[in-house]
Amino acid sequence: MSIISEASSERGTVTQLRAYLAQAQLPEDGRLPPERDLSEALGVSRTELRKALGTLEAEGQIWRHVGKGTFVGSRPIDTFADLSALAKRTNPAEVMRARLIIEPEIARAAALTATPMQIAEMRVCHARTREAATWRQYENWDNRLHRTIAEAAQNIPLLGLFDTLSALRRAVTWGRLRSNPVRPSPDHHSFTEHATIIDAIENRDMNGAAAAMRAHLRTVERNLLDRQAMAGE
Amino acid sequence: MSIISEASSERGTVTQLRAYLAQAQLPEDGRLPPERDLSEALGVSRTELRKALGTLEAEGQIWRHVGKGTFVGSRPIDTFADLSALAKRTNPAEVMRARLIIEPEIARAAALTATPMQIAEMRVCHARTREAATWRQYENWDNRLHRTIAEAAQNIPLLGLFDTLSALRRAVTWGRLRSNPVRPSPDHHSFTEHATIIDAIENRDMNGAAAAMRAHLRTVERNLLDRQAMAGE
DNA sequence: TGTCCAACCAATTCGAAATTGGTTTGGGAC
DNA sequence: GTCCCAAACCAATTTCGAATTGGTTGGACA
Repeated sequence: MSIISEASSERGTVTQLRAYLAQAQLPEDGRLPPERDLSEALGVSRTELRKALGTLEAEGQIWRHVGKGTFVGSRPIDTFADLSALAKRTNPAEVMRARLIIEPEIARAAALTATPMQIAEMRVCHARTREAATWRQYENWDNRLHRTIAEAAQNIPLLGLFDTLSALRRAVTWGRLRSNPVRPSPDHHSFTEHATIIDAIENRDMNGAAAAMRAHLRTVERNLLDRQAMAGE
Repeated sequence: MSIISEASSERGTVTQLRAYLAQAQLPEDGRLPPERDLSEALGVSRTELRKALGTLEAEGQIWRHVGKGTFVGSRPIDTFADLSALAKRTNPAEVMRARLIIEPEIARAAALTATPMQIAEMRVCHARTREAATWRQYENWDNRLHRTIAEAAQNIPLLGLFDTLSALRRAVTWGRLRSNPVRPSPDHHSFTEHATIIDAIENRDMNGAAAAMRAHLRTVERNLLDRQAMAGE
């Protein structure tokens, strides 16, 4: 082999590439030039460059993706921030569990920060659920109540997470199996439970608000599971 | 006025439009034809059609948006499920507060459900943060550790919320003001705090895990605020 | 056998053009 | 003047084709 081919052997290209990475001023996102340009800049063939890049990728120094480019650092994990991707991989029970983890803490925060106006709005929503003539109306005001509580936490990111969870709840093909009665019965469990939550928030009782929300969601969860069990018969 | 101009008065156009809506077969998303087409189809001027549309919009029958079109139904509430919309309206401090509310509960759940493999992965991430040669690498492994904990909660929706929050954290342009040292100091507060969290999870100590995570995020928060204060001088 | 080069493939991004609701302007009709 | 219409213009949004990019294949060549 000639000296030139020696210098352009794979090991040589890898070290050359490392030197380049150490010296080069990469953009903020750590993207490096396309293979076609880089191979020319380093004076090696694309084939050889790709072998070297493969080595560095195996080492975890860089990561690549078709159409995107080659980047330094480790490959970003595929995030579940996308709603539709999320909905495909979960189910109502899991969503319910997530609500049980998140919403009590939201209620706790709301107890500290809710404004009198927001508390009044909660009362209005609560009253509307009592007056609801159909389940659809009931659910509408129920959602609104829960969202008002989330708003009362006075934290935009938290409200965003709540909305994401709500959207997910709707997206999950959740067998619209609503029991027969055309309207919520007057002694529906939610009525007193909602009242307890709002009372706790009004009294600035953080632990009470969290506990009341947890208790409420537990009965909602139980109803959900019961309905599923019935549907399974 | 002639009969024709009578028929094309605003009230007449509104009824004509209602009739159209009742009869027309709209696509799934409830979008109706562009104003230019619709005015021609109904045989009225665009000016008049727009007045009628304005009336229906005021009634809440339809909603419109530039570039999108006109749709039947009520305007979708501005849900904060969209990341970019979220990022514009918040700030690092709020995101930090949201983390303080969410992540301790995630750690609590993880203490119950984490698999030995996941705990091992946490240890690996923790070790990597110690070895990190640059802040970039450190943050990479730090993020990975926190996400592994979120994965350990075994709840897809919850993991989705965590990812949303992470994305938000990156999106919020927070003045990349990283203190001078080129690499994390060996006695960086996070090291012992991370270890405490992982230990609690391994011991299935739910309260301990939540408390440790809360303590950790509090110091992160304090550092963040200090850095901002310094930058403000 | 291995390397290089060129062409091709598919995922992704980019950008110009088209679309669309909202607004302004000028010309008539009354 | 007052009102309406048509046309043009504006800005937000969507659309779609072209360009880019990592990955792959096939032929030339040594």
